[in-house]
Amino acid sequence: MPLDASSDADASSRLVLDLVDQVPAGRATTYGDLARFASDLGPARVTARMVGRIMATAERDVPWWRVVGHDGRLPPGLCEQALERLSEDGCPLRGDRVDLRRARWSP
DNA sequence: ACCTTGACCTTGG
DNA sequence: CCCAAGGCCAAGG
Repeated sequence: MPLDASSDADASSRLVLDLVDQVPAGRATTYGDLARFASDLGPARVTARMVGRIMATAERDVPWWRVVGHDGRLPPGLCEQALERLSEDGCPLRGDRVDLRRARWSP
């Protein structure tokens, strides 16, 4: 059967969401890190922007608040929610951002 | 098919 | 750390 690019994109999306599921409470990872890992492990190249879009349009529930910007910044519009969840997790914070030097986690 | 948008990143100042 | 510029790439208009 012919090569189907959409199934690759689909597989990559599932992979990204699976990786997010693996982030432990109290830790956090970045869009860029997930993109690199998903690119290495999966069938297609994944960029940081795609990781964000995949979670924004995700059907199933994932701990999205444990994925932050490269400098620990939280997603605009959801920072209140994220901050609350992160506090419950006991994630190290510095002001309104995650302290990645202590919290950074990779698969 | 072109243009704009977006839960982004790196580099340079 | 902040800002600006350039790069990235799928989706929607």
